[in-house]
Amino acid sequence: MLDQRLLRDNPDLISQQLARRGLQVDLSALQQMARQGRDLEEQRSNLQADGNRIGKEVGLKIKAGAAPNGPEVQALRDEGNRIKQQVAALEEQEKGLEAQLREQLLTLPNLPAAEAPDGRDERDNVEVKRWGTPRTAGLDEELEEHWQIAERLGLFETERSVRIAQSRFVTLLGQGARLERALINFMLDLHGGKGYREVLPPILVNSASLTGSGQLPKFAEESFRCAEDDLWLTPTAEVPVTSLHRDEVIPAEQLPLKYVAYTPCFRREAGSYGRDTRGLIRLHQFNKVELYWFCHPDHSAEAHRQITADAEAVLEALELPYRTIELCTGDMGFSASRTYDLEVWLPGAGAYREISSCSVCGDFQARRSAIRFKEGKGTQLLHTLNGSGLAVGRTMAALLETGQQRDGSVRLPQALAPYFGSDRIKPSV
RNA sequence: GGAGAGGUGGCCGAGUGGUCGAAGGCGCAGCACUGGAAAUGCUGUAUAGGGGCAACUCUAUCGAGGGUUCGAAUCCCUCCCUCUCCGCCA
Repeated sequence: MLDQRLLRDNPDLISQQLARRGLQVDLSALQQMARQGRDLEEQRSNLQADGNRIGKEVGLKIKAGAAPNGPEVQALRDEGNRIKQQVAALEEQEKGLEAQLREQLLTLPNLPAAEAPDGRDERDNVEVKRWGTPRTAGLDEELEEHWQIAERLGLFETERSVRIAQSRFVTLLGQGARLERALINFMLDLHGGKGYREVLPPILVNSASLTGSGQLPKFAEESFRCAEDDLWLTPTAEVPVTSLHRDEVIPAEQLPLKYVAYTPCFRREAGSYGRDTRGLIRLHQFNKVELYWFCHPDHSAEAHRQITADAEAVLEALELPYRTIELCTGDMGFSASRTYDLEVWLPGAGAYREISSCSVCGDFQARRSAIRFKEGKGTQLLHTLNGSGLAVGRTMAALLETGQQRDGSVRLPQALAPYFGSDRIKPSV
């Protein structure tokens, strides 16, 4: 959420920055509301001060011997009642206005960082790094896509998953299930060794949590909801981890707080009919290991580089070629002020595919979630960052396509062998 | 799910209608004392919003929301949460 003071004092700055995201908004009405809200608050609190004074006077008079029902006290009572009515009326206006303003503000995305490259859509994203040598098909070979490999090796069931749930769900089996588990453990251990505290949060989250991290109110159609309970299936661990510290004040010396969370993630994928219908790329339920930082505003830029590097380290440890791109202002997510995407090379598909998104959100989520830190006297909002480290299903896809062998087996990176129990997936006999 | 108890500041804990944002203690910070420390003493020590260059000041907040009252931490209602016992359950 954006700062109300900024809205009151400098709405043009907000409009300018939102324009960089391709958003044309006229904030004059909102500014008006914010100012009116402040005026109402001033009137109301002055009246309340009057009321408080009268209340005290009554007490003093009675203590001094005035008759509790005498005319002197009665006059004060009448005055008190009159003020009470006025306050109630003002309060109602104020609340209505505030709710309306907040509702509007919650729909506005974060302002892009000054450093974020301007652009309209993904075509304007900027590649900042390439790592590894992408595998391409030799003259006499054909590279399979991961779902072909997985099907051949019996790693998952898609048809039967429809029976269990519906399309876009997958059931991992045998070595497939084992590989998924190995990857989760591998990633958790890798990050845990770098100072990330492991957290296994609830994956049903309430709407306050979704609002706090930015998924609500705008993206309600992207999440699954348990209608009877004000609970939703979390679309990313970013949601519960943000709310881990919602409404808290954290001592500055404890920052940064770094968490690594494994959770299943659930997304409706509305509007993506027909895309990535096969395999592990786009599912309603997938596993993800998420990195999350709560940090001091002065250090968030450096933290962003670090969290990205920590995500990249997973791909490097798994010997998966990738590139890092910086998203342009038009392609960034709602809560982000700056984002690096990691795209892994999928040899079978012959393309780079997003496997991690590392964003710094500035104080955007912190303001929505009221997460502050205390340094010296006052408190201020801290900064939050999140990054996938990594999407597990897509990692498996990349490993299958990258490690595929002519004999039909899949060779796995050495780093994974202790977790998987072998450095190779062989066709089951 | 049933029965009971309870939710007060960073923590413990007092406060059952009046000047209470809230005694006392602990903790923490500063100062004094000390060669240094401990002990001791003094002072300070919540959050949010508004106004003010500032000192400062106004309002709100004692789980949340509503009500009674001139006035509510204190009385009433609803909800949430925690604890104990019973039931159920992985």
